[in-house]
Amino acid sequence: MKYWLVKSEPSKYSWEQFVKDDHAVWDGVRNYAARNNLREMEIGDEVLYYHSNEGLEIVGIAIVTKTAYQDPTTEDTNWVVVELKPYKQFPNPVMLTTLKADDFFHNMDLIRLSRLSVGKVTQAEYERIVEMGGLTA
DNA sequence: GCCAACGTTGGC
DNA sequence: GCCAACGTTGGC
Repeated sequence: MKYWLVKSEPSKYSWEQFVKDDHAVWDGVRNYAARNNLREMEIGDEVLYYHSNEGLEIVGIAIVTKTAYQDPTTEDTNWVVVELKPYKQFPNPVMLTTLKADDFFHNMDLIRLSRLSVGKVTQAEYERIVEMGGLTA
């Protein structure tokens, strides 16, 4: 089992909309590092869902339901999508400022590579964030 | 709205 | 293959 984090701007695709849809094709990734992470995802992996630009907090957890395949929104075979499904919502969303203030997270992709839209999360980071969010891992 | 960080493009 | 120019992302 691996752990990940995806970013979405709430004005484009919010967690609330994701929950309403109960499923999402994660398309539009056009960055090689992010793409490589998508390719490594396996069914059942847990994915933190982060609101960028507005909110700036991790709001919930998604589950990978389908591994990488060609992005249907482009002909370019460099790009792939995965499919995600909402899993749990955090009672207490974990704010970026909180993570930044804590040395424990200094090496996290989200902090170190602020522009990366699909990042890795270590198991230790994941468990700590889930706990901070008010859920038990 | 600004700007820093980073990725990509294209000239040489 | 280097590097300057440019575009985009995303925090502030």
